[in-house]
Amino acid sequence: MADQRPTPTIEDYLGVIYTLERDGEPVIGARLAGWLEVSPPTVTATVKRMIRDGWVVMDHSKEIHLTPAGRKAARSVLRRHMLAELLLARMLDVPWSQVHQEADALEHTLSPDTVERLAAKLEHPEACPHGNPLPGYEDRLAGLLPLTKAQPGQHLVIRRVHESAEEQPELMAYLEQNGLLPGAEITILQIMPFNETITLECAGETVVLGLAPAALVFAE
Amino acid sequence: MADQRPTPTIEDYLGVIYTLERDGEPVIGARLAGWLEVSPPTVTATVKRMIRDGWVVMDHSKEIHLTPAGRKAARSVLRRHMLAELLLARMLDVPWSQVHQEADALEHTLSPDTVERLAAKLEHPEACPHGNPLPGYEDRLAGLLPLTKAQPGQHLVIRRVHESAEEQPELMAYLEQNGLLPGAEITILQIMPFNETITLECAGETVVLGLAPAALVFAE
DNA sequence: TTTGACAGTTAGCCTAGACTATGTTAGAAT
DNA sequence: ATTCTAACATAGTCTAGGCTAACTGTCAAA
Repeated sequence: MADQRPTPTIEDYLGVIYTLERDGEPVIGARLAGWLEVSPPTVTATVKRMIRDGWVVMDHSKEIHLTPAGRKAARSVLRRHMLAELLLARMLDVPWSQVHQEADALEHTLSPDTVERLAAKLEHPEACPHGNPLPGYEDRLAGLLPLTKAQPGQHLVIRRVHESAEEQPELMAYLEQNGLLPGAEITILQIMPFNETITLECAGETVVLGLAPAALVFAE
Repeated sequence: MADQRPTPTIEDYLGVIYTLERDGEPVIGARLAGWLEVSPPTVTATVKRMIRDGWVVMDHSKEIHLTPAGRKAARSVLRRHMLAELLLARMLDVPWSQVHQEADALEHTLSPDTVERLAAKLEHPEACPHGNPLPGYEDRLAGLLPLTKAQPGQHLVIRRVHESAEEQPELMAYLEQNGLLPGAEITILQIMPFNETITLECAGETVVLGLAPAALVFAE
């Protein structure tokens, strides 16, 4: 079955598995249940089908790993997702903070032919509107550090907002409203670990970020 | 349930029902089975769900009719389909003959917000790339006649290729190759009812069309 | 009037993808 | 050593959307 296109559900699972793996996080059923917002038994059943169809394997300690076919399919769906985001953002002016949700549906309905036309129209981009690299351009992540690792006084340029922030519409709207988008120039004003906040300056405005969200914003 | 968005399958059924009804053809299960390429029992079961959910009603003679909610949903999906076609054709340069197939998947995944942005970007079009009117612009069909009703010697402009031709990729490719697209100027050369063909001239080339396909091409 | 074609339904079966409720199991903390 | 927790599995149920095989009903033509 791994020679066919996976169903939309399986594509969703593959996408999450791929990004968890990329970030070095353990890929276990419980994480998938959390990210995909389904119950654990549903994950058990679906992963069973994925193993049957050759997308993933499960090791002795119940960790899930992509097969070559699974990795290929995952990269394909991630690429489609990001190209759909760029289509929405650049061609249809969908607000930066909403682009991710919209693309979640679109990613499953783009044909290979259309995807290539889209990539060409967009002049073969290397990153999505949030700065996350398209599959194959992961080296763009080198040299970026999360704001939680920054020092007060540092002058930085925002390059990336992590996928897991994209899932939080309110956070995304807050970032957009305060201009904290890729390309924005910022200055770190104050880091208060005891208070779990980071204060920074962006386009003349002072913005306060909690530590957890700040860990999802990368700059150089 | 008719206050919710229908499933993709139900949207497909609604779209077919709407166009059959628009063309004055009897809307019965057997037709749906044919157009949707599913078995008759599947149609029976699906239409039952559609009745349950308030999209359609069935009269004494087993004819299917849209409810107000069903008509609204059908117009919505048809509009999304045509706007998706225009997106593909105008923004991504997908070939005219392939645009319909691609849009079949896309139509289900466009959010209301994105649809409106798209319509605005396209400057509120009134017809799809094949000349079929968006819901609300059906009056554009007045004054058009199928090539089968034309007279030899007539000079005409093609305005519309019917939806049912769009389902036949080979026919579409043939039309595209011979320049028989909306806007094309043609001259009817010969009509041979006994041979079931129409011969016409388009851009200096002579083209022969069968009667059945010719009935799907409208001109004025 | 009977036959044949078309339409429709029923019965029975399947898969994907979801759920709840109820175990089980392994490791960490007490 | 026991207990608590996180993770996972099993059993049972549901819906949507498909299928085939077989039966029924209607109508028109022979």
